[in-house]
Amino acid sequence: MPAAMTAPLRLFNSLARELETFQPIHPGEARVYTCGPTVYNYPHIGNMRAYVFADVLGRTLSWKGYKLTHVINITDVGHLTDDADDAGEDKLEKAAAERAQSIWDIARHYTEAYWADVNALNIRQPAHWSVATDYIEAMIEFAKSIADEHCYELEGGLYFDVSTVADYGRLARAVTDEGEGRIEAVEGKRNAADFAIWRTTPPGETRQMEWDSPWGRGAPGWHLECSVMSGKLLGFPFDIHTGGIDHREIHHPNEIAQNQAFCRSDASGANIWMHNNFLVERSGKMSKSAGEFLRLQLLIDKGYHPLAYRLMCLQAHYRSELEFSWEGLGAALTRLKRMVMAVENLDPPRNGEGDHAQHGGGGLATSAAPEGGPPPPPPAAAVPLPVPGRIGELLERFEAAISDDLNTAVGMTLLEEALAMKQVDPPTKREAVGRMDEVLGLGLVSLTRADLRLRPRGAAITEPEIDAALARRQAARAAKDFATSDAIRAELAAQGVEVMDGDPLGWEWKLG
RNA sequence: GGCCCGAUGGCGGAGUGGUUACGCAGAGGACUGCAAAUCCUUGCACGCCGGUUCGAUUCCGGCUCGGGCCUCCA
Repeated sequence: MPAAMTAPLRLFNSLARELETFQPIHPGEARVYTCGPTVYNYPHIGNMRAYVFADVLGRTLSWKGYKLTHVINITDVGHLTDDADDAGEDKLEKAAAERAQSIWDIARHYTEAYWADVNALNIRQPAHWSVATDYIEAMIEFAKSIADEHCYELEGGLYFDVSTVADYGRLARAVTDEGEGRIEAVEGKRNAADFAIWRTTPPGETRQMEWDSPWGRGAPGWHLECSVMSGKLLGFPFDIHTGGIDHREIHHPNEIAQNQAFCRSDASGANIWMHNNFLVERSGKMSKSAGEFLRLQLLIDKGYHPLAYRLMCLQAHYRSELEFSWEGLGAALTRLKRMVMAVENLDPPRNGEGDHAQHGGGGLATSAAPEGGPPPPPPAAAVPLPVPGRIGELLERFEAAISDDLNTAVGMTLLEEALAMKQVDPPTKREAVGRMDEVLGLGLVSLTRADLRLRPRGAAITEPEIDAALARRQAARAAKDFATSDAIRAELAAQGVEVMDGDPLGWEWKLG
């Protein structure tokens, strides 16, 4: 009767702004909805933090034995009209997707870019990627069902009257009316916070994406899709709704209002609303237009393994702002390398090594599931690990940390502590580390040190050249010709290659 | 203008009413021809002013500074 997995899962609910114990609505199950990306641009690494967070939440629920049903939406309904001249960025991004010919192609292009990042970051596949345009009919039905009691029509479309639901804006703790916002109000709105359920296409215009509806030809409002898809796929009420902290202020309050109207209930539609904080840089929030666009691919191009970014996220609490810097990313990569090496050393000599090390390109080795594939395997019921004394205790502390609102920062230190333990045999350590990594998702048991050596895009020297230089250097060293060997080392250093004699890898790229 | 959040060592970042994680960097040591890599050891902090308390980095108030949202945005 091993008493494992006993720590109750405590999560921070934005609704009450306090920690609460997770109580599944359906015994043994966990149903989670995550607000996904709008696919009209590449995601930047700040966007991806939200999915790393949602992934850790999902992994934790699975780890604790809940049957997880996770839905992440893909917002492909855009506001990209033919005459989009307000942003300017849109045109750039359209150009970036050079092959794209229609708005649908653009959406596909960026959806695939997003999925590539998801895979590179070891984010597990959700049960469903719900694509907004697949649910237009359902959105219209939803809107119809609430139109009479909660909506009114204006020239621009169908609007939701927030005064028709109880306690609007409680999630945001916002004042519902006025507030002398900086944006000019839509003519005729009953309350400043009223929002569009359906936006009709202005007369004379045509959009690439538009549908017929009882309120005219047009497109669904930006908040409608999440209510519709979450309710449809998970059923109201479901357990947890996640998203970036910015959603706490408007998108989610609006979603809640819709849910209230649809369910004819004051309840929000989800028991727990969770929000991850932003990744920031000195200049403030991540910006897609200013300077370097921090895409995951940029990190890879510079030679930083994407999982170093995942680790960087895990070092901080999801509710804290996290500062991005290249130095910080380098620190995370160093930490990851050391962890991976320590885990590798737990194994007996690897068999058939040699096909692990691959670099460059988008084909990063990861242990993520194939994209777009079938739902993830349902988590096995939590199996207590039969680990002896000290390390078993460590595992309990790990569970306690993760159960305390997903404290991955502490979780990682415990994993490292396990690795450093003396007098624990390697297989036991390996098992414990693997168990912890099921939650952290760093892929520690399958990653190799060589996987982490990514060729920076700017590097000129080829690997055969490096090998040749290294061979010459070895010969010189054997002949005690240290002047020559040091000269070769200096040449390599000048080309961004660092020689490491005492390391099985032999050399490493120097990242800047 | 309205609402909200934060301020921890060189950097990042946990956490706590009383002995202040951890990572990276730094320092010392082991190893090395020398370096690097790796391993071991280690120095360094709780924005300011009050209050509560036997005791506050931790609780309360004020201040200063920084940030977020109010418009699509993780």
